[in-house]
Amino acid sequence: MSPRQVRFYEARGLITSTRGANNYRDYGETALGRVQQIRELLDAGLSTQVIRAILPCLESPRDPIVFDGVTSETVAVLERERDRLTERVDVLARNRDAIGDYLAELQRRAG
Amino acid sequence: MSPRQVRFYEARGLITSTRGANNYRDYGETALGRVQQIRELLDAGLSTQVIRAILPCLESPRDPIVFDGVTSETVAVLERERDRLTERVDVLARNRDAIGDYLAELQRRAG
DNA sequence: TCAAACCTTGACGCTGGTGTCAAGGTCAAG
DNA sequence: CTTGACCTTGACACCAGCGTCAAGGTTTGA
Repeated sequence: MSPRQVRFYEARGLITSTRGANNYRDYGETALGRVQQIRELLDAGLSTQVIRAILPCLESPRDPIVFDGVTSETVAVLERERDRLTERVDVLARNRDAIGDYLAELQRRAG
Repeated sequence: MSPRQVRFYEARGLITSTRGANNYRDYGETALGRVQQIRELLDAGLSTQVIRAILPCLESPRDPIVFDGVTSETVAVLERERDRLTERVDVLARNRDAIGDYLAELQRRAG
């Protein structure tokens, strides 16, 4: 985890930090897991915009759930992203299965 | 489907074309579906490199299966990509479910 | 025949996510 | 106090996937 990445995520609003008198960044205890989760989602092909949108859903203890500023538009965005994720999952699973079938066919013929 | 995209895919070796005396490109009948499949995979977050690697598995009639030039390394690459796809599917499905849970919780509290 | 509408290649630019390097501030160890 | 190892911001460069625009060739239609 290069500092470059972390500062980039911070600039995109995915993580936050406090500053001491140093002007040094101080990342909270939860930041490490956050960054790992962000990396996972980026590797899975999501953009920082989408990750930013869905991050509130991914808090470890969802109690207390963020309730303020949840407009009907927020809900609509989340539903849209959830559906997009479902589409992605379907496409990827389907193509993964195609690879599996192909490999099985190869193995059958190589008998 | 802008010509720019299609030529880009061609440059990446995802599709092929023949040339007439014109020097105009001539895409076969199967090219349209190919491009749509490529778009689907790109939208799902795969790179052209990966798509190129797994394309042979995605031919509509997998009979006759491409058998020449299938080395053990080819098989290894495909198995690796299949596993990577499985990881992606898991990550995306898990996070999609988290969004679903969040939305359900919101709805429960909004009663 | 001549203009409009296609095609060709090539160059340039943009956005996203990162690496790297420069010029400075800060801190801990010797 | 000085040196080296950290931090800061900012600039520059890179690759991927794509839009766009320029300069030229080809085809079509009036």
